[in-house]
Amino acid sequence: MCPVPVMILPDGSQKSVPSGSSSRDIAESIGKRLAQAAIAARVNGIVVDLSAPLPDSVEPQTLQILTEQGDDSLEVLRHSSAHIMARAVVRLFPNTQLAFGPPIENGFYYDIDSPTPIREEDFPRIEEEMKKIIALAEPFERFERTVPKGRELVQGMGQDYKVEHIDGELFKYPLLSFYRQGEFVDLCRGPHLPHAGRVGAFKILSIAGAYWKNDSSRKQLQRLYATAFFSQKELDDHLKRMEEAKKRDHRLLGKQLALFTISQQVGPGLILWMPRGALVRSILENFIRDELLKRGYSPVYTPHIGKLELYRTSGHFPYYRDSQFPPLYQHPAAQAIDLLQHRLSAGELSPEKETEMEKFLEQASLSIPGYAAAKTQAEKLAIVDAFSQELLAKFQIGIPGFEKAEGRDDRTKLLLGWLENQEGYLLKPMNCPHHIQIYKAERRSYRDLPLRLAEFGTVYRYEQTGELSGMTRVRGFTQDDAHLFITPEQVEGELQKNIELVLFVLKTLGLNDYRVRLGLRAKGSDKYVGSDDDWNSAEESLLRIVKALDMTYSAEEGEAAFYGPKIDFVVRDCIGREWQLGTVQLDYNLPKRFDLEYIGADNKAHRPVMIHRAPFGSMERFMGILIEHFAGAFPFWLTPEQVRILPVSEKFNDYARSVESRLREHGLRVTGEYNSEKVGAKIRQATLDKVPVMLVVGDKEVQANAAAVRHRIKGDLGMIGIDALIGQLEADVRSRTLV
RNA sequence: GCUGGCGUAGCUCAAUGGCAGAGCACUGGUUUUGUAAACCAGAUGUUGUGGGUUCAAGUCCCACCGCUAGCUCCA
Repeated sequence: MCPVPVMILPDGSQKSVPSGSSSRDIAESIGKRLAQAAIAARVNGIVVDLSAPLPDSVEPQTLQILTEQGDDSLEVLRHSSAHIMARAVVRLFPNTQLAFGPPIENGFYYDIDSPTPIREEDFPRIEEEMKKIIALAEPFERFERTVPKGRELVQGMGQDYKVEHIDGELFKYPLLSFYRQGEFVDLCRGPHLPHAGRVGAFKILSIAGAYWKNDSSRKQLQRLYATAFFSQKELDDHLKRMEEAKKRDHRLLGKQLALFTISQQVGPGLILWMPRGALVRSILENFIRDELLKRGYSPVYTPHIGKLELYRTSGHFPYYRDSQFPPLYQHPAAQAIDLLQHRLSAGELSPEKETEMEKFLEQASLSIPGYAAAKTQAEKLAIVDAFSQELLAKFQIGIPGFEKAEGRDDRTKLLLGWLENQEGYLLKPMNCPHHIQIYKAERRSYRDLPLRLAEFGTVYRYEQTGELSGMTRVRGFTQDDAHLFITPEQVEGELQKNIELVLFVLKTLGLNDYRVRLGLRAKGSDKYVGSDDDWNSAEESLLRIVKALDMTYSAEEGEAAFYGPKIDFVVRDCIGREWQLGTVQLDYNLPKRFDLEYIGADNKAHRPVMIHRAPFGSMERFMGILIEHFAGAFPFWLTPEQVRILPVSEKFNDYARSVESRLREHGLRVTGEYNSEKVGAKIRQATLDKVPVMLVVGDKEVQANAAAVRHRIKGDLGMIGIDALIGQLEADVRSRTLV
């Protein structure tokens, strides 16, 4: 007997169909309406084309017909829409090369390399072309080819990126699949819609650059972003939601509510906290400071700069030097010599690194005569070598032994020796080296550990211009930082306590929409320091903890810091971008680099382990996310202005002022509105300023020594005596209520 | 850093290559007000910066600065 597909449907019923039948056949046998509504099918858990033949098997298999409801269908729709968009682009822009065109969270994109670049003005005519394609409702037809035949096909179509993709990746598979839609054929895994007519509504949203294979040394393509839905209404709703979300943008609200500003004069990526924003920050800082004291932390203070030598030891300089502000040297020639020495010590460079170096020299406004024109690496090194000697002579810098040095390598070492003796400082990119010096200031015993040093430490990093974004990506920021110096046995316990602290912070602020990322090392990569044993036990510890705390997490390889695995708490901003807030990291690297030790119970020296952690991450980024989370309307305990008093007329100003000072005496943040506007206007202004509690006072209130309370959201709450009101408000602050 | 878009009053935005404007905010006055906008008047500009084309530039061209979406990066 021939095996025939036996399918179990979601309702538990079974269907046997002739070999070679498709999901569509089953849908049709169930009902005409289902067959019409069908988008794709899920066979044995995998989404496939409706027309795909069902696998032969005597064993029962599962089948679900997918209709317009559900994310899987939406993904199929968007994938097909990407094909339709590419087809339209190829029609309008001849000789266009196609790269990848996948569905993404809220839509899809297609990476395109067109001889005539696509511009925003072109969107309408691309959309028109797409509409024509959709109106024809041609089917998506799947066919398969062997690798050589498939390669021949895409090569014949002049699709070089597809050829490269086959050669680099797809050759591992026995067959390549293609989809044909009218004249358009694309290499593609599928699955797809039955036909283009199923696309109900779509919109091209934006265009941006994106590197081929996500590699910044490869060609930059144009990425065309769009979205699609089964109905116009869903698309309209989606676009409206996007518009609404943009109103929460912290850059907008920060300006409107006078929380922070960025001045071109001060510099990009440098946040100026205005009084209202600074007030919120100070409340957050007090909140976390109190928690840290309860949890056995020791506050410390350290300076904003440190000697270069410190950061040479920690490895941050010169490793991260192009994402740091330039070093500050006393000697006028030292910065140039520093760059030359840096180049010399790098030796032979790969072409990418060489390009990077040229850009770096350019950025530093140091043009070395002949460098750019030199052809070979050896020539370049010789030019730098000669130039550094010339520079030393011109500045009359005498380095003992330099004249007699045998060759370039010796001179490079002597230059470094000279630099190391120069007075040079770095704006600190991290707080840990400073905290480590505090650890080292005393002889440590195992009895002292864990030593938990905490500081709101401001650090400076020279982020790329294209990365800067409001408060979320900046060049100067303050971490609610702490470094824990612990014994290896204490690792797990301290990690757990720190994760609990982060969870407590997030919960207190009502930030429930985050994901937990467990950053592990990438297998087989050499960019990590420390022994395999350390890594294994560290990764296992972190895994045990997230499981013990019953957290939903995603373990991601390659997301570890170079010195240890970490747990990050990641949230989204109003336009869907992810940002890392809190982080807990294990570090075996710095204790070694700085040769840290403690005396154990055995009276022998042991190496401590460090935990680097910041529950907020950076005050700037946290504030930005918090503004968006609350849409600028901070909860009562956190808001910069808790209460505004609104006298009905100027006749009641004196009483209003007396209420104001009584509330202020109780530590409430209160102001009064004493202009001659009508009370309606005062209420409107206070509401727009997102003041949670308004107190309207007039004749009745004066008589009763009371105030009429109006809540920003709940509206008029009626009259209440001043004493009772103060009691209630104080209770709200104590409980950190979120409403 | 790369690709695209943008830059006009404190804010939001107008202005065919032809006199730089409106609303809000601000200042002064009138009004003395009861739960989301009282009225009148006034002041407000190196149109991001620098150069160029033109009889004439906010507008066109070039460079730079900054903002912005995405990509790359993120100790």
